[in-house]
Amino acid sequence: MTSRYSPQEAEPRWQSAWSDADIFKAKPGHEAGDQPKAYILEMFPYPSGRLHIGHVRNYAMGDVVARHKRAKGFNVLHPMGWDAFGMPAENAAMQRGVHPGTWTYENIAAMKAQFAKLGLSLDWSREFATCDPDYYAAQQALFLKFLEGGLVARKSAKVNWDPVDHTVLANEQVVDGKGWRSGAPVEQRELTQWFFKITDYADSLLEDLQTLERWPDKVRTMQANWIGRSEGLQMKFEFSAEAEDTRSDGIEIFTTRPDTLFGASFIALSPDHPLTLALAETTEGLADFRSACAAVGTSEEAIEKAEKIGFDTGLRVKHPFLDGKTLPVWIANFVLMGYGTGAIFGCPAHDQRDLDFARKYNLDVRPVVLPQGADADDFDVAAEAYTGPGTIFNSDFLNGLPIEDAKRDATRRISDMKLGEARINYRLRDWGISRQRYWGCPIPIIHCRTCGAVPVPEADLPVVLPEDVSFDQPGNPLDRHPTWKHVPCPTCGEAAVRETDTLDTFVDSSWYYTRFAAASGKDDAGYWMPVDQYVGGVEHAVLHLLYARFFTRAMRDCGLLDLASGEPFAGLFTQGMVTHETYRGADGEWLSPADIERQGDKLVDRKTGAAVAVGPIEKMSKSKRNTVDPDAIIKEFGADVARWFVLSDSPPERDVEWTQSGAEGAARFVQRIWSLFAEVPREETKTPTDDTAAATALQKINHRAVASIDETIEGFRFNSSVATIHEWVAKLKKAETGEASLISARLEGLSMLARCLTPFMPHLAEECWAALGKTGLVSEAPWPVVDKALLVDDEIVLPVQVNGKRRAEIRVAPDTNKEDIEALAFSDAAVASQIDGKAVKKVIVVPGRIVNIVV
RNA sequence: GCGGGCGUGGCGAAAUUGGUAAACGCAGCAGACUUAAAAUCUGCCGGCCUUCGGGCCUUGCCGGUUCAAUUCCGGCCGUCCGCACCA
Repeated sequence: MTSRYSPQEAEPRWQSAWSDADIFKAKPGHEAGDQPKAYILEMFPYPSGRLHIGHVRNYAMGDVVARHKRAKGFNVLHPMGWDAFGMPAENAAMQRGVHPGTWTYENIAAMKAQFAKLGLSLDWSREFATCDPDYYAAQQALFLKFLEGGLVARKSAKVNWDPVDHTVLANEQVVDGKGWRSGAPVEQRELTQWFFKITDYADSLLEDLQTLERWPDKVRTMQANWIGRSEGLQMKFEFSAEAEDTRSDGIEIFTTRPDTLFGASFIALSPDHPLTLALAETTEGLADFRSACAAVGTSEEAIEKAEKIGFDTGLRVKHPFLDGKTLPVWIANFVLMGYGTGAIFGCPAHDQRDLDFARKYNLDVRPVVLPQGADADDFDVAAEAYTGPGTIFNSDFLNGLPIEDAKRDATRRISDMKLGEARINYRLRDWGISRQRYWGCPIPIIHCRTCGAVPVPEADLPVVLPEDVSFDQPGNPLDRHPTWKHVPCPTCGEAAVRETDTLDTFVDSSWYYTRFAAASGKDDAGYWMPVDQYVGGVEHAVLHLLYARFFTRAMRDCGLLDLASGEPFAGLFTQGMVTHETYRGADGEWLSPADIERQGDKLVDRKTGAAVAVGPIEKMSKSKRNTVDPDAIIKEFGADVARWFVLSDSPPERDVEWTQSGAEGAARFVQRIWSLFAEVPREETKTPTDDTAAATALQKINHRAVASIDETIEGFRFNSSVATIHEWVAKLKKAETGEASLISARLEGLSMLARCLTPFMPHLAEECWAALGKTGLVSEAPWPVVDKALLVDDEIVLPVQVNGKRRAEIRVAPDTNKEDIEALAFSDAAVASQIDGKAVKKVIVVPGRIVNIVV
């Protein structure tokens, strides 16, 4: 009788064996010789205190790749650390009075214990948390290098201000115009902030997306859209004579449609445009208009519904091409200060927003683009602006030109007139990095009344966060700390104050991977970088992944990183989420899967016995209570089952639904695999009957399975690897009986199977390897070598189609020539009956693939 | 509104060179073993028709290219995601 495999007993045993032998430690570059390197990295977690099943999927995927690479002979770096600064620690401090640092390090300890149970091939010797003073000291040094390199700016900008929590919020922390924590309506405030000049790299960040062949298209597209390059004309409209006394000599606008300049009927300024602000001081009603604009929320819905409103300044500007023609200058709520110059020219006939505005305020609508086939005398624009292709008309020297040519000519004319020039505009903004928070990296700057913003001298780094802070009132504890911020100016020695803002936590995660790489020696970052395979959630498609690409460029250009391409991640994989059914009890409250029991074909509440309504399958969330706890899964089934299941059912980039029955199925499969190994034949029992055709067939099965698993792992198709292993196991199971049990072929198969299982179910694989009597750890064993000769068939099955429908199969040697294949196909009775004496028009023979007879 | 993805059995899916559609798993059905249950094993498992040989239909819908289309092209429908008054 075969014994059962006990993950609860075996898994901790193998985890200790790995840890005792310290086998997952990466070699420093100088020790690796000509061994190729592979840097495999998953996005490091925020130490919330609990792993969730989504983490398990993320790290299981990275582990498959890392273990596979290691077995393939690579020097693998697969590290782990903690993205440890951030608001939840401060919230915990406010709610429970525990220090953010204490809370964070306790969470790290708890999560690290959970990590240990997953059997991941991690090199923990390089572990750090971004809140370690060592780490943020290096980050402060980086900041100062960037400052020196001209990549940091201090400027005034509009930010989301939470008036209850007294802090700036990132855009993503503003939900429907309200602070996500306080629920208070967010205000737009003008504050002086620190910025990284990411826009300096806009072109390179956009261009080089094309070189990222192992990134998902989706992510590349999202970044391209985010950077938002648009080519156009930046030009000045000069004030007309009667407005000569105005404070500037004209209004700069940006347009992508210089071809429609003859259709211009007004100029519109943003409510926040400098000229608007200046006029507001003297113009009756303008201040009120500005508040009306500001009152419209920033939420999607509010913008969607917001009516276009305008304010006529009474000023007029000259049309650049039409002598004597002037255009009114309006202020319009739909013009954004943050894009272009904060001013536009309105061409109502060919822009819907301009048209809506013009209709409301009775401004001219002059069509200048004629659609193909339309009559110039008849063509007019009513409620809908025409934005399609066509030929320019009503436009003097541009008449008759296609749009693109007209853009070019109009731009050239404006340029000749010294009123402007072609210009590329980006949607990308500089990255505001100041946060009015305690639990972050202090910005190493001292503000002096006479010397201005002075960098903290290198010798005084790090600027360490003070421990004795209180969270009993809102606002930044650093700012109200009694002593911390008061320091002498490093330049003049006068009393000065520290910068009390800390860095956005996205800064911490923008360079951590270079820190893992450099842990084995200063020059090792150049050896390990770029990361060969990065794995994480698609929610970071823009922010984190764009910031990191900026950081490596900036570090390279400051001489801090040897990385010619500037690209941090050569390969990127974005995995799907883990979902689960949702359940509601009779009272409409959400129920956890743990509270549910199956009774017959009904689901009932375990406690009350009441019927349970099954809801849609959704992303696991605390609010819907449809989460499963990795610890509970591991306790019940083992880590191997958890890993196997999250990789098995769906393609890795898609969502996978966690089901109890699926997990049970995986657990069954573990036992089934174990039954293959529990009583293995020994080599010495090998019999002469072993060299049979059946044994060769089994050998082929083995080698093909390995080849397929290799291919699917490399293509990130782990669900297909899983299917292959299922089939392989079924065939090995069959080989246990008959044909003298095919002893040597079976043993070879089992040895190969154990090694192929390792990336997916490493504990079980070790147990199987030991059962085969092998010495050493399977985690250190080389990947099985595929004998290519065994991938070739002696005989292949060719489908025979008649008029594209399969009618028969023929068996031929793979190198059979076309004539013989054709003859064999025609000799088939089923084929003959389909042809039924009709004339054969054409015969297509694709050797090794198919035969198609057209009649 | 703009951009991108996806759509195949009851369900998750496979078919990564344009070449046998539905591999593999889950659920289900039938059977073996058992006093019984669990566990395990075997078989069936897209639809319609069948004289039991097989035949016809089927990858969201409509059309196209091709000897051949889940795969390529065009249009539409549905759905999910990202961005959004971006000039």
